[in-house]
Amino acid sequence: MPFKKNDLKSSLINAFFNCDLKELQKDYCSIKEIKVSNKAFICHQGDRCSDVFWIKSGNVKLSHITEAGTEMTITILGKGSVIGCFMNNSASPELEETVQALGDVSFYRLTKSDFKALMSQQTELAWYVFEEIYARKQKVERRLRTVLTQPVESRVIETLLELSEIFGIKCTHGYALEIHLTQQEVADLVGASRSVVSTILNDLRSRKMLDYTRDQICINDAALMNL
Amino acid sequence: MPFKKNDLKSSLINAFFNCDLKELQKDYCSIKEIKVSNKAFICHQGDRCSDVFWIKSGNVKLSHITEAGTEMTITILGKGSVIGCFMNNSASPELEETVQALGDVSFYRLTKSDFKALMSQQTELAWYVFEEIYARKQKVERRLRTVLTQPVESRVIETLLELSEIFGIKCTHGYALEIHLTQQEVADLVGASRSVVSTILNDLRSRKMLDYTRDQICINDAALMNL
DNA sequence: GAAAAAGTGTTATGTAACTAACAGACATTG
DNA sequence: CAATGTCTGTTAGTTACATAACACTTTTTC
Repeated sequence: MPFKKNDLKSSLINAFFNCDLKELQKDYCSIKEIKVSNKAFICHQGDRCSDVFWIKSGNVKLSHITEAGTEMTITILGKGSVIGCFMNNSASPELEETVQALGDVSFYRLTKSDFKALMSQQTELAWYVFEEIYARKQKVERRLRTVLTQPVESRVIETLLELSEIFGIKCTHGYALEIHLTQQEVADLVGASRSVVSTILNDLRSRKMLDYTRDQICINDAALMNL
Repeated sequence: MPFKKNDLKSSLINAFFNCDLKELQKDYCSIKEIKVSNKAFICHQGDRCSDVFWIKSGNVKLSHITEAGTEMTITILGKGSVIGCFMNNSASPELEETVQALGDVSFYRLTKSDFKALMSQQTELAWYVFEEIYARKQKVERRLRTVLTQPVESRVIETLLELSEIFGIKCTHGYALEIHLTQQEVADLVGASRSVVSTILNDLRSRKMLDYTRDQICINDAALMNL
């Protein structure tokens, strides 16, 4: 029976997303719900946009193209995540990353000032948002640490385990990832070259830590957990 | 005449730190001001502590010791920064990093619940805190990007320029850093080995991009800016 | 269903950066 | 002021990983 680990989420944010949008629009007129499907771009790096995007359902990929032209995936975000440019210092709010839908995504879009007003009126919700951003910060810091100290193999394993938290559905030997990923995409997530990731995946497969075909990865989480 | 770039700060946070502590204690009884001097530890990685630390003045260094025993510096924080463990999910709030004073530091310490109450009552302040955390998240992401794409030399330069924003005092050829840093400490900040940093610093010195003695670094920011 | 495109597996080669080591400069202690 | 400890500069050896390249398989396109 398929069961996703993160089906349990703060009931607070569920309550917010379940409340009537029309009611919200009375106080925050810019708010609207937008639905997009797989691979659609929600916003692009470099866009001058001060709106706030708030994921209601589904998952998105945050990525960044470096000057050298290489794409790097920063993270994958899901329900409750807030995306936007909140720096008030610079006059030009320029997005630092591209946001792309992974599967069907529904999100709220509203102006920064409406968002700010909402935050100041719904303080419990504001606290949720604060915790969410803080958790993301911690996650990036953890990632930075592993990039600086762990070899690619460990990072691949860590990445797969993280993916299983989001996309994993229980199967016979562990979790099957409910998302199609090419080796290049895995490499972008890990921050490594495709060829090395390919060899590592093969090696892990031969060691029965995981299995995969061109369209699905199935990981043996128990085996991967103990390195 | 010495002039620090970041003397200008949000007046909001100044107003908060200037208001009478006794008044604050009426509503948030756990809040207290603590003053420590150079190198004092404010908290340690692994501490089970759910209090919030809020820098009132001075700068602190956030660092983390990896399992391998190598210290890595995550970032340097200054006035207005909030430190604590905000994850509500895990029952055990364990700090992921060590916080150490760089020079004299004064900070507020309060319980998480008092902090939360304060945030919900002073929404403008809450927004400031939100922006501050978001900015930190963006900064870590930027750092992750440079670690994955830039060679050590660029990262050294970037780090020095960032340090000049915090500790730089204008001098004849650029900025003198008002902080004592050993090469090892610079290396920890950059995320590289000391020997490589040493050679790079020497090289930059010979190219007149900077100068240093054992107790001070003076950088030619104009020259460094254009790579 | 032939041709083009996309993805995978593997290897050969190059290199940036790490580790380790040591000598010299400077600083701190008894 | 020896003696010990800390910091710097440099080197030699090692290595993990990137790049590039290619053959092969699968998928998409027209």
